[in-house]
Amino acid sequence: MGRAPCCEKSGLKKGPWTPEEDEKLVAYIKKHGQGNWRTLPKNAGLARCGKSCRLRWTNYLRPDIKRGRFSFEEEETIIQLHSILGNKWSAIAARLPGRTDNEIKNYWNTHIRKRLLRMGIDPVTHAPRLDLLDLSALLIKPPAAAACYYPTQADLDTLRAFEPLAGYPDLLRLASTLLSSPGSAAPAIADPQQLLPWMLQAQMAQAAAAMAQQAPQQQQAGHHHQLMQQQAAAGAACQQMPELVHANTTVAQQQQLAAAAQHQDMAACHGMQAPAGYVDDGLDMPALMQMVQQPDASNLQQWSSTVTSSNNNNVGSGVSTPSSSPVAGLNHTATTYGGAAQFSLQQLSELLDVSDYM
DNA sequence: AAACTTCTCAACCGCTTGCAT
DNA sequence: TATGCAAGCGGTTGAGAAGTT
Repeated sequence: MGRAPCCEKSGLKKGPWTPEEDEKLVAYIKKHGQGNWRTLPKNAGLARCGKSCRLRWTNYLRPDIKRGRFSFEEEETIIQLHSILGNKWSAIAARLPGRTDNEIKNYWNTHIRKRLLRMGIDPVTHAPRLDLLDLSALLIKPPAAAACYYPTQADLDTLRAFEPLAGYPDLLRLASTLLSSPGSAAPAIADPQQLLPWMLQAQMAQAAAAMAQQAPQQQQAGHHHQLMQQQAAAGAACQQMPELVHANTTVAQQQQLAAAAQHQDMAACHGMQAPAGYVDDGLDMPALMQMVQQPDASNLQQWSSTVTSSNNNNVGSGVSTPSSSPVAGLNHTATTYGGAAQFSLQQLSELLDVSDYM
């Protein structure tokens, strides 16, 4: 059968448009409207394919197109929408009056993407990348900066503390997320033995703080997304590691906790208040800390296997693939909430492939 | 000033989607 | 339901501009 070509291959002009062609196209559309793009070029006296005319009109000649540099607000909006929608440029453009999908896509690829990478943020997942930023910043300084950079003792201590995570990229990512989250200062950890307790404490504290912040007002999309990821991560740790819940907690309470975590997550998706008592009733921080007072290799492995559990979802890690299916991405965000923070090892390895971004 | 590299963005290509028949 | 077509979408390309050596 074969698909019919969008236009005859012969006799049609390609390449940059001339002012005369622009004039003809604008004049025709002003008079007759857009109508049928296939017949438009012939009627307008243009030796172009209809597709080319449509593109020229929608991306350049349309009177409502905003020209000039993107404002800070527009840039913020793009980043936030991209964190939710992925590479759905037309959907993003629909929320930015006067901007075309092509323009936004170009701006993303030439400006925003590069800047996020420089900031150590993965432009696909919008998650911080400790593997690229913090560690490499300590170890691989660019030549220009190398001469004047001397890692402090604190830098080296912190680096040494993270060494046990080297074999657990998922935990490295979690640490990265925790480190780079607002209000989460880099730990003054000199002893690797303190690392796991710190991570758990930071994770739980952030989950609690995020819940407290779930005010009725709308959250900014990006921030919202980040909170959701943190909460999912914490919720997963609670649900998948029952031994981390206080020994006195009954099965019913644990179920309630799991349900509360689910509701909390869904509530976060809709900007609603969380059910009260989720943290206080379910978790006992001293007990949690007691459970991880011996952060040896088996402990790390256990926790690692928790976050790399069989489920393929990955919100908790901040490792999502919105570009593959933004709609699914949104649903996926909601559904993962009730479940767990799961990492796909394959995605992690892709994420850790620095060469993609160099 | 010339050569080279990097950046920008308009335009194209090919695939998907939605609608009419 | 199957098919064909138009429109829409996202990834990619390449020419020209701008910057650097």
